[in-house]
Amino acid sequence: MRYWLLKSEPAEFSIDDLALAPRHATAWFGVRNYQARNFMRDEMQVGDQAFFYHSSCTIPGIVGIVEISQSAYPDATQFDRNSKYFDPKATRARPRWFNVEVKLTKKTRLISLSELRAQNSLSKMRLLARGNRLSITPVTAAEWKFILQLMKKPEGAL
DNA sequence: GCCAACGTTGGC
DNA sequence: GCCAACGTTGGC
Repeated sequence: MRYWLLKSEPAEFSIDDLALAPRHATAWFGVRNYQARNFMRDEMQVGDQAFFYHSSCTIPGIVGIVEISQSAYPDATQFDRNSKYFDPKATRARPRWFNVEVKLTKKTRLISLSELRAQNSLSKMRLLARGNRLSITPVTAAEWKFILQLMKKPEGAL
């Protein structure tokens, strides 16, 4: 069982959108980065846990917990000419992009990026690494545990 | 809107 | 395979 962090722009798809989705589940489609794809295709397993992170918004940060509910299969939007995720180089025989499915476990209080950065225990977290832009990053068991504890504390002044 | 950092593309 | 040019991400 592994831990992850999944970024989404709330203007595109927010934690509330997930809460409103049928079965509180969705395909994590639209990932067009090879490293992130490889994490989904090669490493994610049903039952893995992930933080849901809001990016490119007023206060970026972790807003919930999800579980991987289905392992990777070809992302349908790569074949859809009307989708902004259409990839002319992808074919059904040789799909290029994959997605897992995630299911909402719970919404949490907002753990902002600045609050995460203020934690010495998280100084090595991949999300916080200089120049990191990956939309899917691994989270260590220690980091996961620490952030779960953080969530129990009241929302800080940061 | 700016811009640092990183990823991708394509000519050679 | 190199690398310049270009595109994207995402915090600020």
